[in-house]
Amino acid sequence: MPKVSADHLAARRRQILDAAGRCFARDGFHATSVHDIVRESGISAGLVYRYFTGKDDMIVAIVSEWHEQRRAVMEASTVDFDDLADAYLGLLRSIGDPSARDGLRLGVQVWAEAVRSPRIGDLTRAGIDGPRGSLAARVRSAQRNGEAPADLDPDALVRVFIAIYQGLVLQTVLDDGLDREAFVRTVESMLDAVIRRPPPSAGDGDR
Amino acid sequence: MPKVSADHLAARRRQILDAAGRCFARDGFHATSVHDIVRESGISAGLVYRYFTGKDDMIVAIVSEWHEQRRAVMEASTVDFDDLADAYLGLLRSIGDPSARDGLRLGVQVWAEAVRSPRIGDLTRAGIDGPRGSLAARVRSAQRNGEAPADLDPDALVRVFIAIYQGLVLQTVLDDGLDREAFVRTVESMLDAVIRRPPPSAGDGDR
Amino acid sequence: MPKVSADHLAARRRQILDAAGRCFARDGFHATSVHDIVRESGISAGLVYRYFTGKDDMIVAIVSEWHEQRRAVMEASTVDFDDLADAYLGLLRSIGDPSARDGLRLGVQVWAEAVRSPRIGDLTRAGIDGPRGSLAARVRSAQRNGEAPADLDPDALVRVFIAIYQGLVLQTVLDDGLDREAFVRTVESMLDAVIRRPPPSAGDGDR
Amino acid sequence: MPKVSADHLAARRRQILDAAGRCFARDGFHATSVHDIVRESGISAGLVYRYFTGKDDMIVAIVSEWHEQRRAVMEASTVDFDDLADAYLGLLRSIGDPSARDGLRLGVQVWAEAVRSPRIGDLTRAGIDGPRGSLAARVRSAQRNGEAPADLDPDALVRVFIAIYQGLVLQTVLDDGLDREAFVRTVESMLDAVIRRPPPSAGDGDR
DNA sequence: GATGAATGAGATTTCATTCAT
DNA sequence: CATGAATGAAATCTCATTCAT
Repeated sequence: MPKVSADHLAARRRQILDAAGRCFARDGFHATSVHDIVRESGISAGLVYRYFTGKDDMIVAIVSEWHEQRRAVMEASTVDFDDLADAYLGLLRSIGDPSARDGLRLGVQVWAEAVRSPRIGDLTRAGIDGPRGSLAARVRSAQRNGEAPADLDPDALVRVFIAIYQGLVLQTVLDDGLDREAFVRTVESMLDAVIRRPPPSAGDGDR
Repeated sequence: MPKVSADHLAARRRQILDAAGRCFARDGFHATSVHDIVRESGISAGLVYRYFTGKDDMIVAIVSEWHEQRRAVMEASTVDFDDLADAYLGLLRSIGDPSARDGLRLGVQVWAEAVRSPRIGDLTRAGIDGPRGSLAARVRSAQRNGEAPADLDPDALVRVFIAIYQGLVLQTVLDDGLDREAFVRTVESMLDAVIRRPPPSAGDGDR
Repeated sequence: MPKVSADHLAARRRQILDAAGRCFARDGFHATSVHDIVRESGISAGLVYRYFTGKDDMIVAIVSEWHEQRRAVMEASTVDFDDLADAYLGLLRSIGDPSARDGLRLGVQVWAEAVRSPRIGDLTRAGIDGPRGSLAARVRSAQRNGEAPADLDPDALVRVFIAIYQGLVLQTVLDDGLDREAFVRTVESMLDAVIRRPPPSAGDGDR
Repeated sequence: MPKVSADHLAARRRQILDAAGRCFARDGFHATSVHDIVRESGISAGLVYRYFTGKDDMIVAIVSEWHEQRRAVMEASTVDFDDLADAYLGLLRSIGDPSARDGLRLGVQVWAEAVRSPRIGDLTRAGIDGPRGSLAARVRSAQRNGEAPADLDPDALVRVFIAIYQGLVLQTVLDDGLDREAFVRTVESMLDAVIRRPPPSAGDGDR
């Protein structure tokens, strides 16, 4: 009785999503045909529609999963490193990982789709707001502990560093000539200057 | 001899490109049909093909023009303001201009297309490299003049500020809740800390 | 030796045919998918094909059964009532029975399919010819007994009353506003006038 | 400037509708594919969708037109003949016209679709109610003039004769062996008996 | 020059049916 | 026996592009 195992079903779904992810990363959502995904996955056209109600459903699944992965990476980073700045720099460095390539390309497509589709826009806002909120909370906590200057606007600060992350993703994907390490070192010096900066006054140190 | 004045031809072309720009900004390149552009422009389908060889040609024209406009804005900024940092901050602030909305949305679509199409990728790299190079040159010149710390990597620094620009465009377009002024102020404080920062100690005393 | 009782097999077949009948009555033969029947019956797709060679086979079975049921009702009517006209009027009245609804709707679909499919056409002609023939025989017998005017064409007469039956089925199914009782009374008065009509003039009979 | 003439557009639409009518008459609405209509009409697939929003739209157009044609025939009949009964008998006889074949077959498909589709059901009820109402009005007027017995229910009477019409259409289309002339003569004798029946008075004997 | 009717390849999705489990 | 996952052909509809007028 081939009510096949849940594992099998999950594996099939994965097979389709992986193929879709590759196709979408390569060509974007609207220049990829369902047939492209069928070909890439090695699965028949009909079967795809037992796992997804349609192409839009696949896009939603891919986008959700993409944000979930980013969130997981973020979380892992901030657990591994106890210093938030180090965690962030690690995150930037991980962008260079060749295995991340497809994920980056997909991310750019996700942003483009988020701009035009309310549905994907909502998913994307939700996917960014979560990490953004928890980062801001950590900045606020660092401010309370005196580890960060009290005059910084935590929300804006986090947004700026997210922007740097987004821009780096974009430049990585667009431009092979990018010297990522120099980029990260520059960001590091900015972090040092802004967050770990010495108390503003002169001669404070000797007291 | 042309049967119609060059002005007329240019105006027609403009009419089509404006319509295409609006459509592409709204829906991206591949979810916009030529018929959408025909409808938006009020020009007949056949005529569109006398001004462009096809949809790809329109995309190329729109992308080229988009980069040209960015370059022009950049140039204008750095002429208006004699201080580079002020010019940059002005550029960031101009992102909030409601009249820029379509341009921002289009930019996100351009990036997404640049990732998948070699042709658009080349255009985009060229479009970014120009401004990037001239900015880096100006940073180097500032370093020579002692207006900026000599230990900064000019190329990386420019890339970081371009990344911030790109990220702000993205966040502006995705998220209505963004407090752009706080964002820019935070960037300003970073610029102050990194570029306009006081020479590292010694010599402070003279104030 | 069968692994499963004949009863079981028959019950399964019934289960499928009942579901198919409901689906076909609701949506016609070609707007009903096999999957619809699978869903409605609660039986798996694979199993359906062990009872029927395909969708066409189900259609044939449903149509045969439908004609068989009509024939049975006809037969029952003419047994219950010893007067043929009363039997017919009872038949017309039974059309209003709410439990007959699906059967009527199915009938209309059968007629439509009979028109386009030679196979179903043959089945339908056979299904109608039987009752038609036996009704005509009874009319002829009534004529011989002097219970019906001799100048009537028995075949045509029967066809007319079948037509009235068919038209009433159609109108019942199409039009909720139909006053069926008035319809049947009118038919009754026609029957009286045509079949039970008084000998054309007094004293004619004895010549 | 090929904003082609209105005549041309109308002719194209006709070309498609004629092809669709033939296909639908032959195979019903749901066993006819759009491609069948494309092939039958000799028009390209894309063009069909400039004249109709989709297959459903073609079905609606065909059904509307079918009812309109019936109505026109009805009207013509009752103008040509000043006696309503003669007009009706002429209508029945016209069913045998070989050129009417497709129309009859289409009618059966229309009835089947009217049963399952609310949209077509509404169209069909509207298409029948018009002629039905005007026939009933004429019967009532005949009753006032003493040309028809006052004890008949005009609405029910009309419904019965519509049923006869419908049944004859069905039998004509299903059964080549039908002796239509005998059928019509029988209906005629019924009309005579019911409508033109002699006043039930005494004094018949003198004939 | 300008139009928009016309094309047919290709997109998405559904269907009847089979077969491994 | 029974299941429902799997198939791939076919259905409906859209698209970029051409060309007669």
